Amino acid sequence: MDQQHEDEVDRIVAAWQRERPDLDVEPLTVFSRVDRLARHLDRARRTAFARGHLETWEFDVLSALRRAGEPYRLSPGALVTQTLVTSGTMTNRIDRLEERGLVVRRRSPDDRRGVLVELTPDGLERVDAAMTDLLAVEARILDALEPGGRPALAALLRTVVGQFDD
Amino acid sequence: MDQQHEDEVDRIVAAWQRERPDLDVEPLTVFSRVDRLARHLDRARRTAFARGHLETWEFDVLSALRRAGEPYRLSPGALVTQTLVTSGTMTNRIDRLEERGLVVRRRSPDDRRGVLVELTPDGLERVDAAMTDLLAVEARILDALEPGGRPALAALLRTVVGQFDD
DNA sequence: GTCAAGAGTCTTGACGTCGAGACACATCGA
DNA sequence: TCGATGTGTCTCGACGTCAAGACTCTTGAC
Repeated sequence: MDQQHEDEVDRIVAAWQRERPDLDVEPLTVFSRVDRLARHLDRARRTAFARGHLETWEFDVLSALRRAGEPYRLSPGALVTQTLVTSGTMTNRIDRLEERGLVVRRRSPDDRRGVLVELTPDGLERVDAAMTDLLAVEARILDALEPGGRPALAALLRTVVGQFDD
Repeated sequence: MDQQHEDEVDRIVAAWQRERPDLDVEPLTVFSRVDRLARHLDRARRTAFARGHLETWEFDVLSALRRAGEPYRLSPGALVTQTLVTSGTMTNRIDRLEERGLVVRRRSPDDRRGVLVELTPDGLERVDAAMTDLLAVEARILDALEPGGRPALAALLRTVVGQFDD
């Protein structure tokens, strides 16, 4: 592992090491970076989506519908579990997406309590364009890795994330 | 890289692959996991801190003060840059931390516009306990990695995060 | 059939964050 | 000394999320 340049996390970890020499602070070298990376990604996404006039939360919902495949329909409950927000939040999101004409609510044919949320043609077009832009941005970020770095990183992350699947 | 078990991200990526065969969706294998990991970490932290009756945002601020070293004093502006929130948010946070007796505001001696936020003994005790708990939780999560996995993961993340330091 | 328990969706109020701008003071050049 | 510009902190209104609970309909046992 080359030493390139001291980054912000290195400084934070060094500070903790100095202040709490009784602790093993190595986990911070991983998790602080995960945190910061997630934050930066948020920003990158926001700017990527802004070109197509989409908000991050809109993409969250639309992309779940998009990757479900034709006819691009899911229940609010399914959207809740896929996007990891609460039901109240999802109701609010669907309301706003419906106002903007990106989805429509349909009554479920076989459960009268149920509702199905469906992508409109405009919603489909927007989410496809956003995904194209997003992948372009993300690919450029990963270009900093050496060959083999991408799958290695994915595999390591997968192992760690797997710890939470209980 | 062993194939262990298909995880949620694998399913998401496979779905995109099927729906958009024109795109290279490999970046998702990294960034989707970063996202999910960050979310899970949030939860893990919240429960770890709950034992010491601290909120995540409180720890954010208190830990910046703690690792600054004695006398555990920073300006609101410094706290803003370290915690990556806006100034309005920081004012609000300091207000609440002051009410709870975990920090105090002092006038800066050499800049009459300025303020210095200082950890109280109670704040110091709480943040130290929280850090101890947090590292225990994080270390256990990383135990899933093989030897050498931790530094490898940290190095890869560092390269990627470095892309944003502009 | 009927009733209890469960499932799916939506409503409500509280809360934390953001972004823009206000205000006080500092700094620097003329 | 004076004004212009920069810096540090705080105020305010809008917004999105959450948690808890209300409501409607379904399911299964009796």
